[in-house]
Amino acid sequence: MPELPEVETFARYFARHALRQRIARVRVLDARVLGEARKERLVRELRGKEFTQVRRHGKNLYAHAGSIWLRLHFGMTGDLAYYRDGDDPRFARVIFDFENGSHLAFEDMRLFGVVDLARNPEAHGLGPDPLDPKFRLADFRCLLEKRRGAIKSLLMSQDIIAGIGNLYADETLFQTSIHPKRAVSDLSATEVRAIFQTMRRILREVIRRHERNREVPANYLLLHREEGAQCPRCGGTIARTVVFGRTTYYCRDHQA
DNA sequence: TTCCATGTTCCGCA
DNA sequence: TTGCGGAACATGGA
Repeated sequence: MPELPEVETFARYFARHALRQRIARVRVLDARVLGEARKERLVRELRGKEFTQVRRHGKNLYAHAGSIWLRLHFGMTGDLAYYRDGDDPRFARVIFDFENGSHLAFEDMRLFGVVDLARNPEAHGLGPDPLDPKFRLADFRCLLEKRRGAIKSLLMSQDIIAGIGNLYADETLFQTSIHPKRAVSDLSATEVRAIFQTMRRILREVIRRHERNREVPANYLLLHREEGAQCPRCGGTIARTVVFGRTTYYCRDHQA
């Protein structure tokens, strides 16, 4: 689930449910998800405080409480659950109990996620967020300029651009008819613009769909990630390969 | 039983 | 210096 659009959806969910309630207790059920901040510090910094503000940068969610920011990274299988009654979720790793009796659980089956504290929400070491209004085509061109290697690798490099993962990198290249292994240096100015615009359109569209609880459009590659499947755009054949260490799907017939 | 999985990091090699 | 392949991490589902 968690690439940029999913984390944005988590951020809105967090903001909708968990702001301005006093944190009565912080329960760390599995300390393996903790980052730098140990359990004692996490509890000390957050107990008795309220979350007042939520932000997102790339795949990181930040929630302000007291004088610190809680940072959540959802790894491969992270999720949030806000609930009032009933049992804690099966894969809950950290749970915030609020004074009004409700709970917010950070769930993560595979434990690749991170719960940590940060002085500020300026994610260090990360590139710009593609949906940041200050991030323009000229900035994107600048990022590509001194780079070599495959375009898909670049899109997935969080230190270059933060938020695109395996699925949305594939989707962006699928919709711009560009082969994932094409060298960055080989792309035309028109193709670079197409990638920039298409990537942002896809991210916004998926966020919008998540909000309305709807599936992504049927002609997205996302729903056809299977070797030998029929391409929903040109009727060609979906192929599978590996780029940047990740399983990559693309249309053998219309991506060049 | 075997393979695969939306992420990140670290190591070795070119 | 840059980039890439591979492995590791942990666990469940097909």
